[in-house]
Amino acid sequence: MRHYNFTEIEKKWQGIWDKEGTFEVKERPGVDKDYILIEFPYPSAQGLHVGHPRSYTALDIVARKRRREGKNVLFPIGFDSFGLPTENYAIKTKTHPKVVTEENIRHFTRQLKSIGFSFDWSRAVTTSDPEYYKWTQWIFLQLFKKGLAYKKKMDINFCPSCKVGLANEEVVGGECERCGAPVVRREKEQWMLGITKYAQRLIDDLDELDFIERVKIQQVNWIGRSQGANIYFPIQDTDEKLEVFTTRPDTIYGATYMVIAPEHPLIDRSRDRLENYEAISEYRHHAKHKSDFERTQLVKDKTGVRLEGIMAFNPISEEEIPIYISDYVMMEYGSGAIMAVPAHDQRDFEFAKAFGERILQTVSGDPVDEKAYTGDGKVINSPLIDGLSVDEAIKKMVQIIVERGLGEEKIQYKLRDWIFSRQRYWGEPIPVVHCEKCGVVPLPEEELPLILPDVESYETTEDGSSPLAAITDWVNTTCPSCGGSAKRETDTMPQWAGSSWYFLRYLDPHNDKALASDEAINYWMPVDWYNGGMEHTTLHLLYSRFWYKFLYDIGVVPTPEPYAKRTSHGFILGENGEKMSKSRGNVINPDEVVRNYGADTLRIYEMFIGDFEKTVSWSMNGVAGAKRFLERVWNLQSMMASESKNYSKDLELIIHQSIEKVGKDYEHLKGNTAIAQLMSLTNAYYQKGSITRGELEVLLLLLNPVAPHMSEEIFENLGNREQISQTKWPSFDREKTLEDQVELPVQINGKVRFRMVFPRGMDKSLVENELKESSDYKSYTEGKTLVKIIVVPDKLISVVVK
RNA sequence: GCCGGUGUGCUGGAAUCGGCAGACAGGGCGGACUCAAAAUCCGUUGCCAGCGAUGGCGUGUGGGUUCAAGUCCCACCACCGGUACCA
Repeated sequence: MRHYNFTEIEKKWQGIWDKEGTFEVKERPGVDKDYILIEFPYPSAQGLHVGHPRSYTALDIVARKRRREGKNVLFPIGFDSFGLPTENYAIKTKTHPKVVTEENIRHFTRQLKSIGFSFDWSRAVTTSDPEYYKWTQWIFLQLFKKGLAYKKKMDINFCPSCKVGLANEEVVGGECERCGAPVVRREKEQWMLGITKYAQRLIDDLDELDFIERVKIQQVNWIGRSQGANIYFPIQDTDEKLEVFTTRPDTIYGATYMVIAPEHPLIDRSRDRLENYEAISEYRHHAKHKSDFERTQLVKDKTGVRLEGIMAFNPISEEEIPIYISDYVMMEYGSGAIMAVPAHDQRDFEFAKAFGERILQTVSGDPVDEKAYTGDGKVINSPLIDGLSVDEAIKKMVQIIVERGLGEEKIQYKLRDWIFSRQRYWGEPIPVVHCEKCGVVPLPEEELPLILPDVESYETTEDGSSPLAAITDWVNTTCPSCGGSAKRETDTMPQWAGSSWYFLRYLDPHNDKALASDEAINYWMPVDWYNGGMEHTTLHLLYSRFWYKFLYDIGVVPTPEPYAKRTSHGFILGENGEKMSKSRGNVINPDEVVRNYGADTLRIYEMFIGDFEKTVSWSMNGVAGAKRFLERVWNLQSMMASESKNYSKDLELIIHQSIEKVGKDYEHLKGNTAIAQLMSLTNAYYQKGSITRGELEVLLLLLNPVAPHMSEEIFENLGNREQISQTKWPSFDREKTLEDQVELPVQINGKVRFRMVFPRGMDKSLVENELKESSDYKSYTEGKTLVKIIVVPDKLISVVVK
């Protein structure tokens, strides 16, 4: 027998799978489909991280197993290739992002293929390919037509030194990540997508889905639904009203002042009447230059300015109350104004203390001298609702407010609309033009894709616009509507755009008539199982559910939800327990592991490393252990002493148990315990010293999804014509997974004192009788009073004595 | 702060429903093979006491429920992730 030459074996089988198209699939009406999806990688210049193969292997195992169970399995791969890191890398190395991307994809493809995943490579998609982004642009146009894509003026992070708009993650401690200059907020017209219109459905439809609980919880909390009321507070001596949202209308008598966000439009509207406009503008100016970071550092120190010269009117207590601006009130949430109830809201309390405002308790409970009282109690100091509980008072007050025309019931979400434009080059151009006469005009669908033009430089222009703005002959165009002169939109889409629908393109990747054919969509959707990182829970996962629901509404897809099931994997850290990074010098390159130990070893180790959902540290010793296991399996070939297809009596139990456990564990992404079981089975074979062909083959059949190259090779060495990938997944006999005799521990007063052997399934009373006869029992209970005996069938016996 | 999660030998980690804690690995120690080493194979390995049989202790801490708790309940501590004054 030759030694285990993994390099040769792996190259051979990868060649066979490639040549034979082993894992390529078509729709097969009438055959059960299974769509298994992993998050496609971002092809970074660093290449594959050892974290990628962890989740890819786990789902590859499921795919390989389910194919052998007769399912028509789609397990695709692609590349999420637009995005900021590539653009920045391109700027640094002065290479076109397209070239960088192509190189990276080649690199990733080679790496992924070297690990032997059973992807259907014929369906690979690349989001930066015009054939692909044609349909990303098409979806945008549909959103635009339905009013879900709109323009809005808003503040962005801007680096005055680099003259570039920055993503939140590029702002570190209030400074620009690249040059260290302080970041400012700058107003910019941005494209927005109306995801908030879908907020309620995005919560409600989670009920039906098989998502791991913490994903559901995080999405629900992120969307952040709260129920309350909008109430209008008149401004004295004007027709103006200040709208506030509150979840606690019961406390309205305690609303002793109001606060509006620094950006609130009331300020400009009331300019003439404000006696301290200068102080107010200064505060506004200051707030504008504060980064998000600074705002969050000053949680305790409430700042603000009172609007001198105008007063609001509390429509229920009928008192005149002052108005302040303060940056603890956010323009993006609710109406950008609050009624402040210092007695029952901690932030309002802190502000009232700082500005000497009146604190009126309206719910009985702890006194409100030191802090706000937020608990339950009876309503006090509130003539219309005194004596009610908080819940009753909320209902009653809402009723009063509605009856008197002072406001309405309101449901408010934390979720904000999706800021969809980027002043960047490496993204999908937004397919609209700006016409002086017609306004914003969408491109006709026949003109898609709107190709991203080449530019000289990828740097943002002077005023912070996208590099596209500098290409005047591209920007200047004609209006599709009136034929007059018009300018193209120069913003591009965010990286999230392409990844919001890629799973649909896999179904029919070369279709130029539609994003995918109806036949393909109807056959394959929804995705049966989607695995990805927890970090994508509130952005990518939510965004793609939103797009899919939209496509459902316009009749493109047949189901309201894209993913039937969602699971999530943990990170892999370096050997020292820290995040892998070049600067820490703890990066493990999967290529080296494949070269030195083989792909099968890498796959085994990635699965054996620990609980799939948890964060784990890499260990080179662990890799060596995985290799040792595979060597032991390889060497079993010389231990095969019989051509019999049968299992010997003494191995029957562990073999049937292994078939049961390994299959179940693979399905639950518990590769670690599945492999532990296969190790135990291998150890049992070594104990025995010689095995039959049937025994060796069943191990290979079970091992195949994790170590496909080696298992196929040995299977072929045994003279089999067919490949394991064409065999049926083995079945087990339930009766044979159970032992005939069971050893029961006997606890006396909670401590295991001795053990007794009984036939499996023996009647409780017979067990009890036999127990009482035993000498061990007698010696432990002598001179004591028996209280009770508990027999848990085939598990244990518990005796209580006094 | 809030939300979510985690805490088990020297290390990574096992332990369907509340039923023998430590499976399976790594590392250590001992042995076989070898001139020797590596590799391989076999044995051993939670901690404390004891030559031993054995006994005691033991799943972050403190309490509780139970015949029985890593698992359930209450209070707390530490760490990790998400989020940022959400009215």
